[in-house]
Amino acid sequence: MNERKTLEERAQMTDLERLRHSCAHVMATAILRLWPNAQFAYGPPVENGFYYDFDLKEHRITPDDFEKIEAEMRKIAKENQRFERIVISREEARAMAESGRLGGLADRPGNPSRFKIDLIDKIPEGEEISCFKNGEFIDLCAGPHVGYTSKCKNVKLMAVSASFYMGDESKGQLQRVYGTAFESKEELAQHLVQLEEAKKRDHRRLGKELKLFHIDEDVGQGLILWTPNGAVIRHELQTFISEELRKQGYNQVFTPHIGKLALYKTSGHFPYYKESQFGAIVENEAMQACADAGCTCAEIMQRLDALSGKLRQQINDRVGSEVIPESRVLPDDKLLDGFMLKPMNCPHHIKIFDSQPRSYRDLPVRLAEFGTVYRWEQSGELNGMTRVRGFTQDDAHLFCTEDQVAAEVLGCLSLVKVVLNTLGMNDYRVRVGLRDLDSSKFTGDPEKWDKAEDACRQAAATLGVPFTEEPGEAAFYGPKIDFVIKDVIGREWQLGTVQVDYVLPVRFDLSYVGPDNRPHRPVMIHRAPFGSMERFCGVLIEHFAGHFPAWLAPEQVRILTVSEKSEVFARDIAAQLQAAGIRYTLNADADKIGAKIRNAQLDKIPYMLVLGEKEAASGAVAVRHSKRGDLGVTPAAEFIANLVAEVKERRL
RNA sequence: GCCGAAGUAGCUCAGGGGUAGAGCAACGCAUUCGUAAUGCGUAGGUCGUGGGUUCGAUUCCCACCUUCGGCUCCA
Repeated sequence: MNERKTLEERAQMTDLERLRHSCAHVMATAILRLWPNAQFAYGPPVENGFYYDFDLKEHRITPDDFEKIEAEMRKIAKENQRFERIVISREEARAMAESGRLGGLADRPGNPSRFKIDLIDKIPEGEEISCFKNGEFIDLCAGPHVGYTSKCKNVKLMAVSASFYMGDESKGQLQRVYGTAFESKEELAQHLVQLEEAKKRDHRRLGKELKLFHIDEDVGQGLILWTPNGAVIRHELQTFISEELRKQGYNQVFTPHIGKLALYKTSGHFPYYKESQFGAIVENEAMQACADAGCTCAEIMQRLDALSGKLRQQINDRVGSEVIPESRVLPDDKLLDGFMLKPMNCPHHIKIFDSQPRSYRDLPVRLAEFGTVYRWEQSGELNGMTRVRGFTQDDAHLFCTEDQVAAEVLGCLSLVKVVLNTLGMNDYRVRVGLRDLDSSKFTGDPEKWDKAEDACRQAAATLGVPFTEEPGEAAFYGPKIDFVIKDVIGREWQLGTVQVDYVLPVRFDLSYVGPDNRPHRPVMIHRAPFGSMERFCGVLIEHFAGHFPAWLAPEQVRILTVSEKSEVFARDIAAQLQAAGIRYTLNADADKIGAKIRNAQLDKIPYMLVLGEKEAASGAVAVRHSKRGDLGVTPAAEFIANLVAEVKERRL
């Protein structure tokens, strides 16, 4: 990520990026005034601000230092230094860097600007080398910058963290200070308010407050426990998605959470993705036999990784090349088979497809499952519901003829569109991952690729949402379409993907009988349009900020009695809601009505029924909506009928 | 996995070498109230876990676990 941007890319910097880039220089100037030995490395603008990486041994920056640094930055802004572009020769640049002058305030003998030296060496021969000077600070920099430092006054430092030079751990660890900056004070203030908003919407916080899910250390990190409230939401979503799947001719299946290692050797997932899978599960007897034979741990691992000569031969024959080297083969009596927690559902679904002969008349076969998979994500990556180690994909695998690919991809996309529309998530984009023509990473017949890529491209175009084509982003076995959702705060989340696959049908030797009465190879489409229920719910929680529409809300109605005098009536209304299948609770506590309303509001219950003596007398309910406020008095039957319709239609 | 920060009551947080404190929540009593907080009272903690230093550790030191922010990664 720390690659030098090309000059062209730099020229495309927006005004805001240019400002933030200049702010990075101002921050470096300020930090150098405070700690003259700092060695600056790389300081670009980023999505929400900027950062600068630097090495500083004698002091570890903490948020307590921000005030001091910001004060110095404000001073520099006041000094209104001009940003001056200076073109120098490679030799001059090196000399300046050697003396510690680049990325420094003055010559620093014995303190050469080592990162800058490296950066100079990385600049291609013949390319112009430029510096930018503001006041006493000179930095190696291609620019561009704003004219004067006075522009850089609406700045705030946000965070400090560790980073590596060029992302390379071996180069030693640097300190990184993040900041943000805007043209105006108002925009900065607004950004900070937005960040506060984002914090309030954080699904981890709301998940706790609204009791939607729980992660327990004793169960394991990255493993979601869906508590009753969250389970209601997930169940409603799954019901909804299932209904849409039925409309589109999918068949639902169920498969177990584990499968034999050999299955994943056939698919090619094991041991290729071993790093991100849970370890093998081996039967006690087999383990004991290994122990009796005096196997070391390494030998056991080797026996697990290996496969039989027969399987190797089969797969190599099917693929038509030496995808599995001789070195992975062990004699059958040395092989150790075990089970794996499934990291994906496709092999199981493939086996269902392959469990009976298929005719072209049967195609496409669409097998859907809310399939739970397990992946060994790195511990530092885990995050609430959005990055976990066990999750349930809204998965399906479509087996079709080559001619059907385009229509099937289109079908997948229209499903996504229906669901996202229903949830009011209209701000999303589509990324079409194509192969990189220059790369050997992508296997298979170029003609098929062209056809599939074309199908994806055309399908994406019909969605009526922005899409980008990204060469090199395809899976190695086929092109794919990814959905990137933007939430209300503007953050992007990658959810599902649709992938066309020509490889697995080969590895599993899948076939169907064509009209010519001969076997043909089907094409597979993998699709998990929402990625996982976990991530999708996490995004959904933030999308709605916890204010779920009635059809999804764990508690749809809360009945609030004004006093004991209306309790009998309240119980009657409760019975009616129960009969109508509404999820409700009754709050007949001794609290005052204001307190009950406040609590229901905090619990983000969509509908509150305020029931006092007046309502009891007329058989009506006073309705309050958590977002729309007091809706006035309605006959109870009418309220219930409306709510039932609202839920049934999944209104927002 | 790497770097940094943090972990004290259900939640949000204060404190600090002499075995803990607030607000909210919970529970009890009183109050029966009309659209975002009624009052009083009670209970609740091996101060993340395990070691070490010490007469004594929640506080200091070490290791580990978990969380957060980044980095790297994401079939």
